[in-house]
Formats: sequence, C-alpha cells, structure tokens
Amino acid sequence: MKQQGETGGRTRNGWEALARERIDRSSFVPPYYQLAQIIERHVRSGDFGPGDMLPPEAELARMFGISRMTVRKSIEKLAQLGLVTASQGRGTFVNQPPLEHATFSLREFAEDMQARGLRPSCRLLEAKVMRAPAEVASKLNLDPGRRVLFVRRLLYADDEPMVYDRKYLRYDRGQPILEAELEYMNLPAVMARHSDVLPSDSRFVVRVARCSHEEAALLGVEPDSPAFQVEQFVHSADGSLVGWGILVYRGDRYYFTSLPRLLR
Amino acid sequence: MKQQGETGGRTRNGWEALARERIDRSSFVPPYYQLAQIIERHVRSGDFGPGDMLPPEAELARMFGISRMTVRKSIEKLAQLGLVTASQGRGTFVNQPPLEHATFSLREFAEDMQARGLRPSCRLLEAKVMRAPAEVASKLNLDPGRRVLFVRRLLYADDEPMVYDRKYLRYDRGQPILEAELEYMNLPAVMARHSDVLPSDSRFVVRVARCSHEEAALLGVEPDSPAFQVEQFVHSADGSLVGWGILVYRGDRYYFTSLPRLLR
DNA sequence: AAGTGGTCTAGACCACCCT
DNA sequence: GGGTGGTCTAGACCACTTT
Repeated sequence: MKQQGETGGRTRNGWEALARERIDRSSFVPPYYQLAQIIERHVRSGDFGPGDMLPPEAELARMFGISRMTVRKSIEKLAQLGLVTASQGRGTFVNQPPLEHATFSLREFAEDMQARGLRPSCRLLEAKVMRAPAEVASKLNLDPGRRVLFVRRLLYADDEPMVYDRKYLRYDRGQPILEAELEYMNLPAVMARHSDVLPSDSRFVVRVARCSHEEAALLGVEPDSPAFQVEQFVHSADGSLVGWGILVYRGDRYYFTSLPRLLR
Repeated sequence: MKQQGETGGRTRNGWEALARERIDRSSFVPPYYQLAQIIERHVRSGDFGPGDMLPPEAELARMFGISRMTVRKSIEKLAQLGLVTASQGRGTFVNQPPLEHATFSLREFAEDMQARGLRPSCRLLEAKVMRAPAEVASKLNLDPGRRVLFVRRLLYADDEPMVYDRKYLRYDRGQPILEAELEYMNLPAVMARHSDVLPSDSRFVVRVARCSHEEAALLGVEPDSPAFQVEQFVHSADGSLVGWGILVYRGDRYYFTSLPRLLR
C-alpha cells in the first residue's frame, strides 16, 4: 500500500510536516476543529497528495495529545468536505481534489432572493379547487375527477417577476381556501389544512426549456426565451405523491452557484 | 417554550410513541442508526410536529439504554438530513419538512453518465498552448500575453454528443502536451504537470443560454436551442484562479435531479 | 440555578483488510 | 495476526439559554 509519494517534482512530507503542528489548548477553537484545519492545510498544500494515507487515528491522537474520538471528529469533517475518504481496515486516504464535482442548492424563494440581496414578494394569480386533469390524477394516484387544489403564483424579486409557480395539491377535506395562507404559501401548513396526508419530502428535476407564450408574458421575457424549468414532486412519508408542480425561473436573471466547500 | 402541540386535528404524542420503541441489540444495524431511523419515523409520521422539541439527549439515552454519545450520533444524522436542528442551551427541535429545499450535484462527466446508464466517451477537439486572451489573462491574474493551455473537448453519451467543454489552464512549465493525458483529462494531474500551482477547488455557475452556431453544430442541436451553460472556476489552495472554462450541456437531453435525502 | 447541547477523555470490543 | 477504521461506554466539564 502506497503511503507517501512524489509527483511533478513536488515533495510530499506529510508526516514530518504534520508532526511540527500543535493544538493550541488555550484557543477558543475546539481541538477537533483545529486538527481538521491543520490536516486540510497540509492536504491542500500538497504535503499529502492524492492517494496518500493519513497517519492512523491512533497515531494522530498520540501526535497531538488528544483522544481518538476527537481525532475521528476532525477526520469526519474532512470526509464531508470530500478531501479524504476513510476505509475500514485500510486507512484514511487523500482524494483527488474534486475539481469536477460540486453541489448546488435550490432554496425556498424568499430566502433565496434575500441571500442574493433582492427583495422577494409574491402575487397570487389563481387558487381554486378543480377536478384533477387526467395527467395530474394519475401522478397523484387519485381517482379521475377527484378534486385537487390548484395554485398559480408569480414570485417577484425587487418587483420584477422571477418565477412562475404552478402546483397541484391533494385536497381531501373541503376546507375553505384562505387567500392569506396561499400568499405566504407555507406548503406544509397548507397541506396540513387541506390534505389528509402529511407531506414529508420534495424531489425536483431541473431542465432548460423555452418559455411558452403564457410563461413569457407573465415573466416579462420574450416568448421562446430559455428558462429553468423546475418540476416538483411532493411526497408523503409513505412515499406516495401528494403534490406536483412546475416552476419556471427566468433564464436571463436566475442562475445557480455551487456551494462553497467549507469546514463547518 | 412549546414542546408539544396539536395541528389540523392530528395528535402529537411524540414522547409516548418514542417510549414504546426499542433498540434491537442483536441487529447488525448499529444502535445509533436504529435510533436515527426510529426518530425519523416518528417525525415524518407527525408524532413530532414542526417546532416540537425532541426529548433531551440524556433522556433519550436513558429511554433506550444507550450512552449519550450514541444518541448524539443519531441526532447528528437527522440534523444533516435537515429534519431537526440542535440548539445549544435550548434543545433539539423538529424543522418544517423541507418541501421547497433540495440539493443537486454536478459530477465528473463519465461518472455522471454511468450513473444515468449511458456510456461516456470523449473526443479531444483541440489542445494548444496560446497567448491568453485579454479576458482570460485578467481572470487568471496573468500578465497579458502569457501562455495558457487551451483545451476543447466534446463529451459523448452513448456516442451522442452531450457536453462541449472549453477550458483555459495555467501553463508555467513548458512541458510538452500529451494527447493521452487530455483524453482522460484528469484535471489535477494535468495541472500538476503543466502548472506551478496545485489546483484545490472548483466553483461553478449554472445558467441557461442559447447555443451559438458553433456549439449547436458540435452538439448536434438547432442553433439558438436552450442549453445549460456551466462556468467553471478552478482555484488553488491560496484562492487564486488557475483555470477557467465553459461547459455547454445539451438542454434537450440533460437534466439535474435533486439528491435524495437519505440516512447515511 | 437548572436544563440543555457541545466537547472531550480513556478506555473497550468489533469488523474488515492485508500479508 | 497485526493494523486499521467503526462503534460504544460512562463518565466529565463547559457554554449557552431560560427561569
């Protein structure tokens, strides 16, 4: 098993370099976090290269005068970052820098806009109880003709339309629809009032698509202009589908940014 | 502090329901994972509703006859799922079901295609050392006219073009370019050979855009058809930009799927 | 002051991998 | 068989929040 190597003229001196580091017991930063930072620095600087094995947990505990459980907490952070991979019975190994990997997040609209420094607002275009279209009934596993709650909203950023949101939700209880609850659209609360099943999880598919005339008119963009088309599937705890929707995000204003890989 | 409540006619009886559960010490599933599953079930079923406090860690340890460290490991998993949030000094609280939240991942192309059941392949269109265009030189913080490595590739899925990849990379060493290394395009290895700085991280921005004529011709789609345009920024450990690229993903074939929120 | 989560310890045994 | 990571224990002290 290769433990240390050399590439491209760069020397790797992981153990020696690590051995010179110390945990500052007087710091407010807890030891597990200090150790994670120390190892991260030595990995990113190349003292440990891709494929190299880190010193065993017991050895790190000895080197830094901390317990093994504390060492494990450090390494777990680094593993979450994708920097190293622990392998039972073998050791903990440095990964290739994940240059072709990244994660993105889709966030609740208002929160998302606030994070981007824009002021979110919302206009309820329509909310009605209707007989489920055949396509929707089959998706939601309802008898054809069963009633569903249909909601259309336009979501604004700094008073400009950004997202066109259409959703079909299970409607089992005959409760009257309150405009107020749909403006803010706390989806779990809405479904708790109108549906017999508790929503538990959403899955999404993001595609690109050309705006229809309707979508373009509402969003204030040219017909056929490209946009993010986000399909939403709301599931209950037992896995059945209890809501389905399409969100169209303006392609000329909206974008996704990969999440920073930080030590948390 | 509200600890238990009632909503929409559903009763919440978290503590009593939890108290009836047991850890199976003969199971191969470790206790921390069993407890995480137990709590997840009672949260998703509504025994604990949004805002409710879970029993304190010490109480859970007592209830299930396990140590507090083990309880903490269970709760940490649930916190990673976004199901609960622990708050020092206050307690651990159930979140709203994250119906409007999701995460996506951008993966290395071959890995991505394999996961989708497609056979990845690659064609190197061009690889050359060139004077950095002004725009690129300023991005990579190079003197104007410095040489950079420019690579154009077409990435195929089941022998159909899927992604058009163009990248500019730092080129400091004058090493000859080997076609083979660019076919597989292990980016860290390529940069280790040709650059003096170690790449450490990538950041991405995903936009929608219409294909240019060049892009459309290479991808085999109509000009102006919508596509995912992924901008890549490759950083070194010290934060400086050492690579920049644009990847165009076919809009008619490619899509992103949100990651399942699973207990790992 | 009491209750909560956050961190740490110094052990222990186990499952797994390699030789 | 020896070395590795995975899990667990039974405590301890601390930081923070609420009463």
